[in-house]
Amino acid sequence: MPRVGMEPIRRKALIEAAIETIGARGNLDVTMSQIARSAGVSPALAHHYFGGKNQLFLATMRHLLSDFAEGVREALRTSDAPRARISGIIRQSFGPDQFVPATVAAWLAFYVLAQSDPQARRLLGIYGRRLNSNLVDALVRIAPRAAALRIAEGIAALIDGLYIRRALKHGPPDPASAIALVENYVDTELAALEGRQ
Amino acid sequence: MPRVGMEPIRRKALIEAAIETIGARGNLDVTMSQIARSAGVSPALAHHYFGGKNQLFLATMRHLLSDFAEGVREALRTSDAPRARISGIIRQSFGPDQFVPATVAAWLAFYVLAQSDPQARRLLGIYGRRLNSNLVDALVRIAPRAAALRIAEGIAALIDGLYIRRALKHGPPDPASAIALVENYVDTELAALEGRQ
Amino acid sequence: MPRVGMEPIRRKALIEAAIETIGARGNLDVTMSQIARSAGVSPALAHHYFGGKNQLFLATMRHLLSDFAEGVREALRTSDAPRARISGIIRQSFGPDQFVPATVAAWLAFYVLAQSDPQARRLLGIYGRRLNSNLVDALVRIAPRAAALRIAEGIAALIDGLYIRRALKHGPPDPASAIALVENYVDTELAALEGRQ
Amino acid sequence: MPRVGMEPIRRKALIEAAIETIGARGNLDVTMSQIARSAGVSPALAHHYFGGKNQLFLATMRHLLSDFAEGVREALRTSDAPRARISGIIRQSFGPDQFVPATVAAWLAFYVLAQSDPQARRLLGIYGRRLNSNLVDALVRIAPRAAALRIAEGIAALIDGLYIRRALKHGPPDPASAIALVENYVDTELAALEGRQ
DNA sequence: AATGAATGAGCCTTCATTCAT
DNA sequence: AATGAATGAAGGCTCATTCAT
Repeated sequence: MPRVGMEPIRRKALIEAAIETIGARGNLDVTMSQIARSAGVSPALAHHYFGGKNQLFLATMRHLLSDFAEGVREALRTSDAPRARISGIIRQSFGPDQFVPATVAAWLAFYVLAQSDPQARRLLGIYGRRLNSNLVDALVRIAPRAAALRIAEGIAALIDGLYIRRALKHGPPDPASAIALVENYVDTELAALEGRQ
Repeated sequence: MPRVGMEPIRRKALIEAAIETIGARGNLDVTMSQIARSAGVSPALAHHYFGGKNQLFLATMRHLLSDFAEGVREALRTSDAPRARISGIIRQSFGPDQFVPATVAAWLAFYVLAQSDPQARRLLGIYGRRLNSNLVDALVRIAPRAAALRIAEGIAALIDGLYIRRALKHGPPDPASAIALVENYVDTELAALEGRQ
Repeated sequence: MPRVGMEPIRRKALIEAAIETIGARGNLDVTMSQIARSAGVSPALAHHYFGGKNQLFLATMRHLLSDFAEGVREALRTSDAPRARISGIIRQSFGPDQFVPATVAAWLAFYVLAQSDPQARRLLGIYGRRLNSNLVDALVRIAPRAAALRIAEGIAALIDGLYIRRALKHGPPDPASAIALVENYVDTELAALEGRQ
Repeated sequence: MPRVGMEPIRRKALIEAAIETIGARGNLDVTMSQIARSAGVSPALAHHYFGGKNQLFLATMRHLLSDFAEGVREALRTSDAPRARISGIIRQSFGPDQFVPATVAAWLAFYVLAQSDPQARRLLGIYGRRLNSNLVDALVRIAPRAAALRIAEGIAALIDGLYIRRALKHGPPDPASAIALVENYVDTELAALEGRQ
């Protein structure tokens, strides 16, 4: 017996099913049927609500992205100190919400999708630039601009690299050690700058 | 015009065509027909020589891997000094052979494949462990064991992270800046260790 | 024009189309497309409902087998007299339902399939054993056990042999002469036993 | 180093390989490559000598058929007594040469081929008619024509039926019991005729 | 709101066959 | 005499997508 107002419920369920299914398989070679089954609905319904497979993927990416962005925003709200803000971003990147295996695998899959799908690339680009500007904004307050740009890129590359390794179940399985490695990177780089001054 | 002794020629051509095709598309969603056409042969021939799509992929990975390993081996041969050996590995990781866009994209695609294909994972695992032990072997000669392990992981993560970003055409398009960033990481980490002593 | 409740209708149509197509060709070298076309649906639908070619074949065998078994059961219900029961089985073996050219050819094709497909063999084994036990059960009531076993085997071999010849359009095209030949065999064998007593 | 006069050697080897391969698989779904490999030559050579797969099959049938005919001819040569000649034919049908599993399976496969291939059917027709006339010729000397025809058909059907069962590995695995069953059939039928006279 | 029914398009794979050597 | 090289054709199967209910 269909009830009104089911749309948001179904959409959310399908997006979560998509993450789960993609995560379990490790790539985007999942079928609409699998996702729909995992969400407990018919494939036709997934279609009805999203208009197509690609659009479901895009919506799923948007979900992941806005989830992450929301987390970062919250982390930044807690402190205005540059170094603390950087830590907030790092902590958020490896937070429980983001570092769930299925989510990590889905992220990696979307990284790949971005290579062939312009919309996915745009989405990822926005996220990348926002993350970068958050990092740079904080870093320029405690380091010369050139160094800030470099360190920001290093942080982002480290996060991505550790993510990949996590997705492949290599490296430390715990977020703590990932966070420590990046934090150490930041500390060492900043300390080196001060030493030179 | 069938001539004898074509097998090695065809195998090589098909592997190169696979890299090219995967690189152009950015993922493994390429058809045997596309690869075969790019190699100038019929799809049936690709099957004949490799036995199937997956085996062609695996052979292509092996090619990439052994190419890289050969480069590293050569780089290590030039010097016995620990720091120089590390630089050799980094330089090789971003060398002209490895940092070609198509090759980078193929690597990323294989990273993803490794999540669902046990053989691919095994292959990648061997490479990862070998790379790690090369790095650690050099680092332990100039740093405490714990630090050596951490820095080795940092280097590997940075390389992977910069690779991803390259594959997505983000970040520095030139190998030089990628190398500089990793080299700087090593220098800073090592310097910090000395300062602490 | 999709209407609900089509599944049983389609399954039946496809099974009948399979018999028809196999019968027309005389072997199992028929394509799913041919069968599907003959059933008036797309090949994809045949896969959807049966999961694959082999499973469609198996379902078709099961259909043939259960059809036959049902006929035998009915034939046995009409009489409890041993000799009459044997006649019932023979009559059923060459009855209008079973002796249709296409059906006969399909049977022969499945006999062959049974040599390479374990499931088909199992299916045929069940049928063979049931037929044999029905014959033996009746025969032991009017003949010594050893003779009963022999005659049962003779009947079965005659039925199969006449079937083959029918499939090849040799021998009598009419069921009547086939039935007469087998009946005569039974009569003569039983008479011989009595004469010897 | 190719030698002259290889043709008959290769042809024989390929035909035997064909019987072996078909027998092992239980049907005609064998590839030229499999047959050629089993004969120790290249697929191209099989082609060269026979002109095609179908023609190789036909040649194999002819081989089987003439082998059998030769055996029958020899069996008939030993005696002129009608009953003995019938026994000779039966014995030959289940003789060591003919009752080898692979050969039996190949026969069955060719029975099926005869349904779709006119040439195969013609070949089988000739054999069938010759066998029948041999049987009838002997039987008319000891039984009324109508009975002779009937018994001849019964013998042929029994042979075919027991063959099929042998091919499916049902029934007695030993030729002796098959022969006994058919012999018994002949004896009983003939005795019945005498009794009636 | 939701789904069963249905299909077109496409891909991997197999194989008989041909050809130059 | 013999074979490696190569392909065209075809079949099984999957899947996103559409449609009527």
